[in-house]
Amino acid sequence: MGLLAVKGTRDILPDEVGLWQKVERSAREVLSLAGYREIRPPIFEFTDLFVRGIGEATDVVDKEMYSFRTKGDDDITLRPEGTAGVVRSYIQHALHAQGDVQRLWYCGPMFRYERPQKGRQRQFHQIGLELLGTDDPRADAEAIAVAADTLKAIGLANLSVSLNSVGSREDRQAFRSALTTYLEPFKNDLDPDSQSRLTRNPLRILDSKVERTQELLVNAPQLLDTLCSESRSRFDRVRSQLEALGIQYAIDPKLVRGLDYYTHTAFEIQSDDLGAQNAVCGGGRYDGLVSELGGPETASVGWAMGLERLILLLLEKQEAPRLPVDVYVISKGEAAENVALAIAQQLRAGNIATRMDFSASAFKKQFKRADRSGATWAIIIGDAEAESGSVQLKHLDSGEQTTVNRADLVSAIRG
RNA sequence: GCGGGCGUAGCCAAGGGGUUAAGGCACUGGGUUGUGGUCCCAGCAUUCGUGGGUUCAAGUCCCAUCGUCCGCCCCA
Repeated sequence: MGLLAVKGTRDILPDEVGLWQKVERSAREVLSLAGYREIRPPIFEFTDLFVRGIGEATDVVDKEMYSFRTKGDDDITLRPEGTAGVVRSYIQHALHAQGDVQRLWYCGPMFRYERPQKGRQRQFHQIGLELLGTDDPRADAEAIAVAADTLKAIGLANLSVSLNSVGSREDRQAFRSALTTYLEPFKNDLDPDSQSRLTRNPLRILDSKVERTQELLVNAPQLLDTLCSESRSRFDRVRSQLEALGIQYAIDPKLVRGLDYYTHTAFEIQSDDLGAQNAVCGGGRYDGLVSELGGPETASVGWAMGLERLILLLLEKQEAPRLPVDVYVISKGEAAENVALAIAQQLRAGNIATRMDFSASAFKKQFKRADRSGATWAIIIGDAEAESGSVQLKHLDSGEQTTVNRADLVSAIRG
């Protein structure tokens, strides 16, 4: 095999594209019902945006970005996530001047140089939501509720919401040193990854999957316990809002996001049916990001969901829809073949989906293809019809067949 | 970046050293007149991801390489 799609990318073929459209349509409906408007930032940005936004010590920036230098000597990166670009756009166009709060959503491909596996590709697609300009705990709850509504509209159930608070920057600083102090004596018992994180990014040790490391963490200080009273009550208010909305969630004190910009609320929505990549949606609050990137202080919350993972779940449920073709045009003989396309166009102009058979093979063969096409009607044009100006209209389910004048075709099919 | 599994037609596959590479789906043609969904017949891999090696003999064994899948890491 010579030419193949690049590793970690794949084609979404016509048989599958209906599912994608359904997912996108459902999401768009839910989001606009909640007052969110679509924004379409570019697919690549200056590398610096992601380095400053996501954080230098994160894996995404450290080893997963598609970065390159252009002919004009600009350092460019294919976006590995959506929030940084939306925030850059928000600042550049002073969207904060258009009202106190901006409700935005986006959809499109993201790029990360990772080893592909189930639910993980190098080019993947996300739908994301950003609610900028408020630190009201109800905003956090709204974001989570809209995520849940979106997943529900798509037709997914059996998902679980995990919730945590990573506190303010100060809280995290305090927790970070408490955790480091606690773990320091056990340093040699930690797995190698966790050892190197001890100085670089100790919070990440919490969600290590190494058993021994998890044992050591049993008596470690808890992030939630070190929150200042203000962060604590903020978290409680988010929780009571969710409870008022009847949204089930589980507190996961070890849930830490891999992107540095998160503060306070962090959440994830998971499925048990996805193997190792079980998060279908993840997000949280990022109060410091806008100012970090040069904009005004802007408290914000947002999330993103991975479309490939949603599609995987829908495929398991075998919900692939198929678009019906209403009419299949069969013709044989030179004169008949010459009028067939004109009749197809006439039907399309009358808003009737129409396909035609170009094969000029035996009627029997053309009927077979008509049957397999899933069409409900067949139109048959032979020498006799070409001469008379009428056609045969056959209902493929009932087998009933009538002679119809060309001029009356559209109304005959409409019934 | 690390670990493991797997590559036989468009798809699902059998074959595990002995020479015409099963079978099924799909596709194409036919079963004499212009009618489908069933049925019957025929066709459809000079070759087993690729390159080397071992052997009288390799789809079958060995090495390399590429691809793919799953896991680690990380994330959606």
